[in-house]
Amino acid sequence: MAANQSPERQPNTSTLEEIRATRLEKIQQIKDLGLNPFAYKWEVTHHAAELQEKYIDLTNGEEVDETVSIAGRIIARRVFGKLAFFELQDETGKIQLYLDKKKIDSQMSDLIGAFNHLKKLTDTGDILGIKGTIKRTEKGELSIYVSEYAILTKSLLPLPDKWHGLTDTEKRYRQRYVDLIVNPGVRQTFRRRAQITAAVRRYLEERDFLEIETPVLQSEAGGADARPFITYHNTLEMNLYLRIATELHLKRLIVGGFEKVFELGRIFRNEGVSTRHNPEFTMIEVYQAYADYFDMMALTEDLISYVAREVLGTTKITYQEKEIDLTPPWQRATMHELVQKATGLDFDQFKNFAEAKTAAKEVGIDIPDDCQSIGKLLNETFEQKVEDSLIQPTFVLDYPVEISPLAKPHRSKPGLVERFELFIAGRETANSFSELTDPLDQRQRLEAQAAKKAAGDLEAHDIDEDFLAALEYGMPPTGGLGIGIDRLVMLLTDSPSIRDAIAFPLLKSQSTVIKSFDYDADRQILRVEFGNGSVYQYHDVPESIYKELKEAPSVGQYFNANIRDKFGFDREV
RNA sequence: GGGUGACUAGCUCAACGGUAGAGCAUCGGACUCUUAAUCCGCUGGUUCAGGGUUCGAAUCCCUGGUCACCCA
Repeated sequence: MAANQSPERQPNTSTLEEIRATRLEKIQQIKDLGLNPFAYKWEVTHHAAELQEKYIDLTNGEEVDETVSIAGRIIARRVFGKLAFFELQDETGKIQLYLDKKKIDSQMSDLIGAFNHLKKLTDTGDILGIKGTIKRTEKGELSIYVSEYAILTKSLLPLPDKWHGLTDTEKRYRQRYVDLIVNPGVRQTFRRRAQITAAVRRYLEERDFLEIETPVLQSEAGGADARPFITYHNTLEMNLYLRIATELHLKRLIVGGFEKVFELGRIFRNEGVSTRHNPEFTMIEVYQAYADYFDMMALTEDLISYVAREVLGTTKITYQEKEIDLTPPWQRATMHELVQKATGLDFDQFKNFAEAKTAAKEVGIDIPDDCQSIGKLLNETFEQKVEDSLIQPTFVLDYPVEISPLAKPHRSKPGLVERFELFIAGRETANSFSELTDPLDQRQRLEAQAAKKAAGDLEAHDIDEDFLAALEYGMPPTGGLGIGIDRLVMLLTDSPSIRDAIAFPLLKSQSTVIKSFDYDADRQILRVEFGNGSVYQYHDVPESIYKELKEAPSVGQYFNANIRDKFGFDREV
């Protein structure tokens, strides 16, 4: 006869589903005790870091009769029979809880078995409110000698391994909240990012710059060479672009009579993604009337070194194992000089493009098809041979006019404009010009851009007539400056990828499973329902495609290869 | 856009083409000074997806997905 399976046999509790079910059961038990597993409030009097600092001199075994109240997440549990140690993490840091059965049961006499409930009903990840006194344990760990606790929020999902943590980069970016819980350095990065933007604003406000917000939605993108995102306004029935720069609007404000303006905000460029590029990123643009690009150089080095001192307390930093000294003054060199030094080519000597091209090829420059002028070739040579080597902060001066449609012609060097870019750690970090104020010259240059757009250049844009009208009313001589805030944050937080400096970087959505599909043969509409609940209608789909989809061994794969991106569609749900 | 690599339990990682494993976490038990607690015990898998080769595939091949790095 069949004896029962071994009586010790225990149910499966290891899968994510079972862990969650166990915790849901604990939630019910907490409710059955008359407590709320998702509480409303906890009066916090202290934070972990503050207590660690205040009691740094407390000797082992010593207690202090100061009552404190704190709250935070349980990140480690070490439970004994009638004693337990928890580690609690709040925004500032960690502190140990010393949980003594006798003390808790006597102080919380309203809740019978308070200590045992704490032992049985809490998990790492739960958020706890704690009242107690201060005690440094005999082994030397500063602790809160707990007299009262409350489960403020019961966590349903397990935290990553307490020792190895979360290292999977994809998961770190996709579930940044988990990354923040278990990797304290990540919290530090974003705290520092906030300090950096605050310091930038403080610096400019102290010098009477006004931050004025300009539109994100624009009927024509402009102010930079970049592909824009396109969106649609339903009731106005018009396409709109997300801004690719704030330049043209901030200059309108200078025309209007403001002398010092800036905007620190989000810019959107419909371009690829890399360790240095995120499609939405943060840039500050600063405009100062009656100033030129030399004034902007002084402003740039003063601003960035100020921010470094405010945030890091020093201008000598380490980025990815490279020592970088941000102490002004910074090196200044023209693009010509740097290219000549690196390659031996003197671009002033070339009589025509063909000659320059031959010389550039000889030093190993790859020349792309759209590089058809001496100026562009100079820039190409600079990017290929010089850029990466500019580790210490370097102002690169005097760019070719072809690649700088909004900058004023150089006051003494024909063919060049008064423009600089700042390079730090081999990366373009700022860009600035003496702004072009001549409306006639500006019109010519924008017309050339519009012609490129008409010829199919997706990064070029139509003429912003209203901007030209503003210039015709007269803009004072103006220095303009743009600084990539994400790259500055990378530099000052020693982040190797822009994704480490952006809390929620853009990632591809993980492919969704196709739940079902059907086909309307008369209208040639293929209707697809996805696992996430959305429904799309694909137009003009031949019946043969539908039949092949039906018979394909893998529906998802056939869909990706032959339907997605191949047919127009509307979103139904 | 091109190349290289990764993808296995909640987390971190193993597994010659031959029975999918370990540590941590979970679950049960013991324990009043731990801090990667310890000890005893029970569990836990659509090996990214689909197809192919094979007696047999986590492993080999093809297609696709996502991520990382490099290049353009």
